[in-house]
Amino acid sequence: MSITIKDIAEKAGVSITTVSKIINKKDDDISDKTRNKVLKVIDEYNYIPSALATGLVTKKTNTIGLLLPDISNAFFAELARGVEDGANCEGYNVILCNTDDDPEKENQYLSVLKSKHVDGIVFLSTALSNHGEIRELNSKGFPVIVLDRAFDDEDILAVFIDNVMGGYLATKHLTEFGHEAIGCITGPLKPKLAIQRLEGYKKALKEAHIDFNEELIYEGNFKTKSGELGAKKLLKAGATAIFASNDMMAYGVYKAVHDEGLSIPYDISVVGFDDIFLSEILSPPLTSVKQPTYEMGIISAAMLIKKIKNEELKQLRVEYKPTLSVRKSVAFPADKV
Amino acid sequence: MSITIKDIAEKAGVSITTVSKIINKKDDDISDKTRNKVLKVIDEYNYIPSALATGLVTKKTNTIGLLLPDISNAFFAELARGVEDGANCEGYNVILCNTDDDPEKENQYLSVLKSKHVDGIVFLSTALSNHGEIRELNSKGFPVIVLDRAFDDEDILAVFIDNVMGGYLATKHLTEFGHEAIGCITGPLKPKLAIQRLEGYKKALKEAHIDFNEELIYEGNFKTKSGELGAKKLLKAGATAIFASNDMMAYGVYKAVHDEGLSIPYDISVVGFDDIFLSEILSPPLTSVKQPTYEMGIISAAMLIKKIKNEELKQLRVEYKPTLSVRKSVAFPADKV
DNA sequence: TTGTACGCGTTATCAA
DNA sequence: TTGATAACGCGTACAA
Repeated sequence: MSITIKDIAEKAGVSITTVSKIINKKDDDISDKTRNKVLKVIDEYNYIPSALATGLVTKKTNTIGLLLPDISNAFFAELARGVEDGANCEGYNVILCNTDDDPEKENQYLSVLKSKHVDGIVFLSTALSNHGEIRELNSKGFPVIVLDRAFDDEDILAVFIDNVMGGYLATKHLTEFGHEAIGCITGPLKPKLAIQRLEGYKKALKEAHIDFNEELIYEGNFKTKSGELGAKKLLKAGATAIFASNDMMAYGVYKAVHDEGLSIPYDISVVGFDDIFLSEILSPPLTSVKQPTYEMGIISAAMLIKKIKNEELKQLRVEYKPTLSVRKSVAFPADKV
Repeated sequence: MSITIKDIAEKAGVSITTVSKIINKKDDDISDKTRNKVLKVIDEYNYIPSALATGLVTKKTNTIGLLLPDISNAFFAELARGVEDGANCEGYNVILCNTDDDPEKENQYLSVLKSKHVDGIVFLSTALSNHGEIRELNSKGFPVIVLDRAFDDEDILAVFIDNVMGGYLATKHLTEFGHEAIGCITGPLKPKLAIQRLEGYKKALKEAHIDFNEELIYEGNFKTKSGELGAKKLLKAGATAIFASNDMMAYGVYKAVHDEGLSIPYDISVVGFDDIFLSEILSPPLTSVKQPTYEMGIISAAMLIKKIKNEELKQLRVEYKPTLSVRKSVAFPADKV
């Protein structure tokens, strides 16, 4: 059916070797005449080498796997875009896998990715479990990079941000405005990520000589609904400001505050985390901790590919520093105006 | 390095053929004893067949390509999630390709997808060009499905919504509230999609015996900024309500209205299109035309795979009907209260 | 400068 | 009930 290297060789009246060399630019020793002849035939018949056959012999597929919880989450989508761009620019393709943070799905995907001989894997998950597989792959020398979280293992490639600093920046912004009753809606407190953001929160409080108050903490799950629930509780607890550990939950805070007939930022100040592009569109625009999301995607693909190609890596783990995108969701507390 | 079918055969003391048959469940003629023996060895050595080698002989890769403009766009991400879920549940993987609507990138991706022998392609684009490649693939019998738009070609698989109806629903909702000066911010009026939504708008006006007024039309580009610009113009033109052809532009309308110190819905009513999750969180929550985005993704993967497997397709083109998510952004016009 | 021949890891045909 | 063996399409020593 489809045209093969053999066909091209025949049509051009040369050997398979010659065609192969020309395709792979290993044609120093081929005469211009032959090369042109072959190139012309290739073009004429619109010949594209089979990556399957090539992969079988070279052990390279120029394909990487991308495991993430859910591409319909704006934050992961942004990361994914970075990964794909980074991969594409090095000539790699990306197989997308939505795991829903389910260890079983992760293992299934890992298995098919192995069978398809991907050259490497970018792994994102918010859950704790299943690090075993990743560790095992890595220890076998299989290229793996963990994105958006730091494994304890120092020998596993990783790209992540300083979450403590993020929580600190958000909370400090609030204390600087004079807030003292600052609520915090955290993510699930098992994985480190949420714990670290909470740590940053505590650090900022301490610096401002504000006592930590358990009543002002609400453990959410990074989803909008839990932000809404958290806000209701924290409002009752007397919070004048809320730090939500991600923007999705901050949206929930907006909803709850509006439902209560209150106003942001005059009745209550809000800071988010992630700085999704939508946050700018809200009214008032949400002040949020910004991660260089897209860039982190790009860099992780680039690092992974370096590892694949056995090129030297300056560092195995790169930590980004978050910044604060200051907008209009924070004001002085009502009682101080 | 990695373990092959040959190794398994040796360890189990049987032939390669036997192992292959067992793996592929074509083992009616294999004794239970041998089967168990082989299965045990496979398990013990954690053997996973190489999809490359298999693909080379079966001509099937169980992989499909997904071409879309930009995964970081929430709407495409939702579609992509559907496509991946639909594919995964049939045992297929998805190669993600961000084209930015650039015909050149589209062609590059198409080319590598061919070389990697994907079994089929899901194609999304908002631009006009480059249908040629898709048509050619389709005419060659290669499985292709177009998502989120209808090609004129009736023989190309397609999944899309009734955009005329969407525009109609949005506008009718506004006329029913008594609005007469209804502005419309359209998308780029070259591709059909935006034209059809505008058609729906016109249809609803006609039904309500309202004359079409060119002054109340603004051609946007589906981005927030153009919604803002459009709103400013339409406000000046005396509109009491605005239909924005997508939610991103509706967000721009919100911004412009707030900047003018006006209120939604009391001073001006707004209806959007797409019903992105964020629209519910805005204040007031945005009334918007809803497409079954995720479902469309699933169904398109399912259809594509049916085509790949040469199974019968009930219909080549499936058109979904949009619905209206009624929320709080529409009220009676101020002069009628 | 070019060609022969083998191997990559499978499936499938046919024979035993 | 099982096993040899020829493909599949390509890269690459090695030979010419």
